[in-house]
Amino acid sequence: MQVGTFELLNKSGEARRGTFQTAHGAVQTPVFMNVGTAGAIKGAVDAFDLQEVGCQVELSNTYHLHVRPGDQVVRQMGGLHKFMRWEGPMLTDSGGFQVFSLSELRKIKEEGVYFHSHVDGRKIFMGPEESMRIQSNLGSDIAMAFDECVENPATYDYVKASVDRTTRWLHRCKEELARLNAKEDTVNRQQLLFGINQGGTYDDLRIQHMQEIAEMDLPGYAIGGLAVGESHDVMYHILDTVLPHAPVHKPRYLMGVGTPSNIIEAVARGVDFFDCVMPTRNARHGHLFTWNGIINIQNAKYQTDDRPIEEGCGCPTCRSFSRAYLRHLLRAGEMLSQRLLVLHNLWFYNHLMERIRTEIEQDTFEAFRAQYSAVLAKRI
RNA sequence: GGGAGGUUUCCCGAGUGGCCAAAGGGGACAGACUGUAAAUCUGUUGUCUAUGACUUCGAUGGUUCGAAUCCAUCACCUCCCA
Repeated sequence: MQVGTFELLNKSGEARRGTFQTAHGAVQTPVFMNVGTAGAIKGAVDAFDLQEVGCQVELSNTYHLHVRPGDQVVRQMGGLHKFMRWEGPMLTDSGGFQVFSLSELRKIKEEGVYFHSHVDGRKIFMGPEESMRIQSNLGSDIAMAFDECVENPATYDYVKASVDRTTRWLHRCKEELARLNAKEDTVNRQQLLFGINQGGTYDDLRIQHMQEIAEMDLPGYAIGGLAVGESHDVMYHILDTVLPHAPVHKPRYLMGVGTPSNIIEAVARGVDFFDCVMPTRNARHGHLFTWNGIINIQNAKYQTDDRPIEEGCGCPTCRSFSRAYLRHLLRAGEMLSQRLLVLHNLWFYNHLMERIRTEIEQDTFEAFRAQYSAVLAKRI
């Protein structure tokens, strides 16, 4: 199947089961992409571990890898796949989120964004062309458009001006990537570009923007600027509003989301791709996902609990280690705790997605959603 | 035997007359975290019949309107000289 093709296999309500083809293999959707921002999953987890916990797509970041070690270095080392030894599909985020998260350290202009490096303070310019060149040097399978992720709430006028600029930037991204993919010495000449829908919490801006970018016939479309300050209800409302205007035969990626419950709710609305730092970051902080809800392994009640994090879980951690031991490791500040806890959470997320795919195939997704959406968000 | 310094709330440690239930760490107990500036950040941490009261700064006694802080005696610890 041709790279960039999205095949819709089944539907269960609005939930979609599909396959997306990349230069490094097919992705079964809905999918959760495992976040390894700087070319490594935080918590001492490597690419081989990712395979073991069921990861399909690895996600890294343009800004971080540009700052360190430098995208030219990665290119010289044969691209990010080879560099980090991940052979599967890979997506790179464009640096657009850093326009939001490093708001203290940047200035936005029409040509692009001026950052002060969070590492050494030096000035960095990144515009659509720079972002595409960096992502091309990294050689990921999916490059994200360079956008401005606007925080919520923001004024209508600000969001409108920002979205218009993001659209102009998207045209520049598309042109630049086409130029780069045409070059013979490009690391991954089949790199695909996903556009990103913005518009804050304003229905008309969201719809108008989605319609504009849908016309560009890109291989995939992301919804950005959500889970950045608004309530879940508002986020779901935006999905309900925007997704009917997204192309049916292209994958939809909800950027940076979210909790297991958020994912189930978004799948129910027709989202295919997800990513989030939550399973990794929260694992490092002792916050673990199970099919019965969320546990905090630091709690005193686990001091002598000989059970695994979750009975019956097949992850490398649950196969061998008790809650009591994991609690001890975390509280003692042992690095091993991070690794073991992250492996569990990533396994959970990846297997949650596998379960979702099965439920859609069997057209039982609604019952699954009814049973688990709330349970998974519960703290136990 | 002589001299000097010390003993503070779970631990370390600040505090030398009222603004002290007592800084700051640590530990403990909880919480937050959504395209990762996050092995980070936040709250609580003497007791209670709880916008107040009571007990607590080695022990006992004293000075003072008022003492963790000043005085006396005792106990224990550390260092120096014999």
